[in-house]
Amino acid sequence: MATKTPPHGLTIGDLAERTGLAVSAIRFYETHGIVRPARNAGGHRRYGRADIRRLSFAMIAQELGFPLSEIGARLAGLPDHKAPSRADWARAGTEFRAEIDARIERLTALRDKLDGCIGCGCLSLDTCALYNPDDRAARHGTGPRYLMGDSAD
Amino acid sequence: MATKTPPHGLTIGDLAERTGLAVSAIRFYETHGIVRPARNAGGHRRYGRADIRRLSFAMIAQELGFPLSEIGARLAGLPDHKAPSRADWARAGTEFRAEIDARIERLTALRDKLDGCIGCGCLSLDTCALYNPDDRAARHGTGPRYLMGDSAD
DNA sequence: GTAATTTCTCAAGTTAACTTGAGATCAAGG
DNA sequence: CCTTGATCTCAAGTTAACTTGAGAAATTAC
Repeated sequence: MATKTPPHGLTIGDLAERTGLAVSAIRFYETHGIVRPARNAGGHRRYGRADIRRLSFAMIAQELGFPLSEIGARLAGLPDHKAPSRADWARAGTEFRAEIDARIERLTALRDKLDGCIGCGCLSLDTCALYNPDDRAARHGTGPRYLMGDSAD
Repeated sequence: MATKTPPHGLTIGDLAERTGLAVSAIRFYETHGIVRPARNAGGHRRYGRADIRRLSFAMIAQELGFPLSEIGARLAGLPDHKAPSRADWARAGTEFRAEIDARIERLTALRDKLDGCIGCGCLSLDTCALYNPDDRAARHGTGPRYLMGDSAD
């Protein structure tokens, strides 16, 4: 029973193998507070089982478009060293469900509009309702978007 | 009917106002071939009505996660100076519809899995089917992902 | 007990999508 | 004609999310 949960925890390599993430990525995630491993005598990171969950959670959240900073903030609410309770995870998951629902709705609406637009062949801001200003609030993409809806001057 | 389509075309400022994009962004999009304006005697860009559509198209495509390079490539198939035919736009739109459908499916599947996982409170790669390897192929996000599924060595 | 791995830290590079700034020129109004 | 205001070009900065590289110390393997 020594192999089930190594008494000294998992190495970063172990974690990388189990999650599919690159070692460098895991270290990077640490800078965002997504994991917060202990250190052994030699200064090497030691992870617990709960960290696998944290990383899985982060990966899913990422695919949903959440920035790492926000993911880290959410995970910050969970207990650090002790494994978070079932209820903790459930709550986080429920919030995600809401996000997913919202996205599905947005996409469905977009699809319906697009259907109409394919019929008329317009696809223009002037003549088409496809791209209304309200939808634009949904900040996606990478770079700076300072001027998009930030300054009204 | 002289005001309907200015004989000399729209300025970049006009276009910015009509699309909501920043002037700098429109210039940037040009480097990706999304618009390809003519120049007047003084070297200033002059756009046609079709360019508004091109930009609208690009904005929508962006929200769907397409990189500008691909958007530019797709738009490259459309006639440059002449307004593209209704059929041209319809074809492009149809491809988008497929993408949207695929996304909705992906999200729906994710939601269903998440529902199950909230119940069990696991959210772990080991014990949970939520995050299966096939789904990971869906490259999202910005930075380099060289090692994620690129090199099998 | 030495060689081969793995890990450590820290700095710097990379991609995407833009923005900001500088210095110069064009265009339009009075 | 002269003064704003819009544009032009080109270089450099920015954010997000990582990767790559260098040099050094810790672990593991034989």
